[in-house]
Amino acid sequence: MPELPEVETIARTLAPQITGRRIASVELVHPKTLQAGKELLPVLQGAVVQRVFRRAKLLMVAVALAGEYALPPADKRGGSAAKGRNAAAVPVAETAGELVLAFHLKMTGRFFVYPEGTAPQKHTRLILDLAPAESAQDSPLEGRLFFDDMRTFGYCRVMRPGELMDWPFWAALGPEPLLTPAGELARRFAAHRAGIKGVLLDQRVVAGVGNIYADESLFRAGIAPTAKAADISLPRLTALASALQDILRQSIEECGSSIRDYRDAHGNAGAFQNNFSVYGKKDQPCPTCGAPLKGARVAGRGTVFCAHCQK
DNA sequence: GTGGCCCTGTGA
DNA sequence: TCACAGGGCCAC
Repeated sequence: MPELPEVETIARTLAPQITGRRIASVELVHPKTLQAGKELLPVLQGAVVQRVFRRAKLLMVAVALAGEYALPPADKRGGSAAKGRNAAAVPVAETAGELVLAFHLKMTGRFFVYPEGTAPQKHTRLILDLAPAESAQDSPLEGRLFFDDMRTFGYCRVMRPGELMDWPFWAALGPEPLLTPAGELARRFAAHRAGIKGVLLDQRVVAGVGNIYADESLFRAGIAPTAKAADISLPRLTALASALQDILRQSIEECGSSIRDYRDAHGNAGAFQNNFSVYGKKDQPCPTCGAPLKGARVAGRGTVFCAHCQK
């Protein structure tokens, strides 16, 4: 559920709470949550959070390792084959003393900083204990960053920068929609024969779009979700890309959309759900023509659209 | 291309 | 009790 605007909001609200702080210890409550990098957990202790940022729907935390720790040797294929692929969008330095944590929140992932000593809750999957960066190793803890995830679809990967570049999902990610001209996005859409909704959801075509913003941008552009991307004119695809950008920007301004579970790292809900035209509004009147909105399954996702306004 | 899978909580 | 929510991956 957290898509680009929601993860962006989480990154912005989490960054001031953890940047510059030291990771005193790591508690992996739910082993399956750690998808990669188990062997790196010991060296994570003592690392200092350098940056918190978003790429696609991933929440990224870059940390600098404490001086007295040496990185375990990387396996031999941990090279840099895919290096440079996303270099422009990836502010991750290739330094030996840095690690990156990549979190995918999927539908129900959340972050929250709790007071020192707070016990894991029912859905807590991973805990980072935080302390001031300057303090000695045994200084009192300041707080605990919880990664909670009811459905356990979310995950965390701990990686060296080179390993990040070699992670196939990362290496294949398409451009950030808000950093890419609409015309270029349109040309990328046009290169696919599949239905346009599936193309929008394909993270290799454009990164960060999920079900909500796919449906909303298709409605605003007047394009049917099942229309074959390659059959849609370039001006209409450009209008779709612009609509997507406008909606993403507006949603970020309103701190994302809160359906059920989503909260930012302060526990606050977003407000963009109040601006939905179609998502979650099956059978309700189309805001443009008043006809009942249709529900269908498109690209394996629940889809709502107006059969009259979207062609 | 589609459908199953992973998972749990909610609503009908 | 069961359909449904769904991102990414995998088999078909």
